[in-house]
Amino acid sequence: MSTRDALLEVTARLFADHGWRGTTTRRIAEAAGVNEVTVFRTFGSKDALLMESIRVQSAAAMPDVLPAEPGDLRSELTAWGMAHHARLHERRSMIRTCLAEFEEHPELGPVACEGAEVTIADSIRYLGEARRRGLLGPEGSLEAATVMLMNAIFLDAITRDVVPGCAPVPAEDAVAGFVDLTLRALGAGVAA
Amino acid sequence: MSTRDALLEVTARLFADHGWRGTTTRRIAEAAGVNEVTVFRTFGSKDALLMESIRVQSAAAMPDVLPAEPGDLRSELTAWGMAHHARLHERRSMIRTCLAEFEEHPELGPVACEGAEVTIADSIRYLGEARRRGLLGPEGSLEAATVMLMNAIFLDAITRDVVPGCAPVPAEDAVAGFVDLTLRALGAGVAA
DNA sequence: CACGATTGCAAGTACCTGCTTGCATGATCC
DNA sequence: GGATCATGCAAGCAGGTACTTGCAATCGTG
Repeated sequence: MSTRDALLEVTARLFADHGWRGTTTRRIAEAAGVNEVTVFRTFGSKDALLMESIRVQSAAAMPDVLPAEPGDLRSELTAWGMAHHARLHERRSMIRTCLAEFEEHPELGPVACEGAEVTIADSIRYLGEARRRGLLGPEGSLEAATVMLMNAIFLDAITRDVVPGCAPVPAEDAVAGFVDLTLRALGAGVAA
Repeated sequence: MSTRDALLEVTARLFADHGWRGTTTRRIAEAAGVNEVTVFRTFGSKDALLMESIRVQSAAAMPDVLPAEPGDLRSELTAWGMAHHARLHERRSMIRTCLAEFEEHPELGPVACEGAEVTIADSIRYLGEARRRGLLGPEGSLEAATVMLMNAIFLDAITRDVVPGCAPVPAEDAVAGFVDLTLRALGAGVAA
């Protein structure tokens, strides 16, 4: 791996754990097994390295997509929710830090969450198709249901280790519960 | 206001905006209109001041409670959701910072979110009473519904200004939508 | 009035911060 | 084999960090 890639990788990890200020160029160099001067020769400044590191990290996360044609809603939504939850849980430190750091570095708002919109759109598309096929009842906002389900999964994934008392249920059960309620709200049982 | 209280107040604000490292004793003293030495004479150390400041700030937030006896579920839940959303939105900077800072200061995990559990319990109590009175259908987990609703409201409240693209709906509509889906999921319409 | 507590002020300590400079070393390429 | 390039190393800069010390001024209370 090139020096550049090594620096980007350790910087992302340090940033997730220690924030912008806590990620010092000395620590980055030491963690990458590289002289501190190399950091500045490669990226020019600490800020440039951090921005690039977060950008690369975010771009590498692939979105979770639902099947093109809805079949068994419960199993498909549950599998999708679990995968989404797992992906968010892996990146929870980075996400939490970005949320806080947004106060002082608003420029990383767009870069950090560009994937969410496409996932929301895909879920709405999926539920819309399901309704068209009669797998869902005619009532209940699909947009609100998508946002509510994704919000619930997102928050559980990034706060699970912080406040265990507030989420005593295992992650799988939590996701399954959210999916069950979403399907009930959209009249999945009634139509089937 | 005493010097001590002034320090606690500005420290909480600075912490919410700049994090633990970014909240320097110089800034605290300057913002409070006090000499820096007074900070150390009053609290001993920066860490002690920050912990006390966050503790006081969290303890001051009163929980939102639902009516003792459920009447009109939709209006009561919506009013409660709006109030809860507004309260979280006010404290969003502090909450986001605490979530990120938990990595380096795990000790503030319990102190920062002690209020959530009682609110969850109150909501479950309310929905249970509603079901007992036949205002809700017999199916659907009340615990999961409570957590899902609160998660959705919580995340919307603390990320609304960060990722406006992900939540283009006004807060009132978002909360109303979440409440509507929750009631649908628990069979409020059916039973009524 | 005197005493004690609170605070301000100036200075200083030891360490960390981002960043720079000058020079040596090794590999790579023509 | 010589030139170029990436990198390491040692040192240093100016400024910030938490925190301390000593001393003077203020103020309420006895």
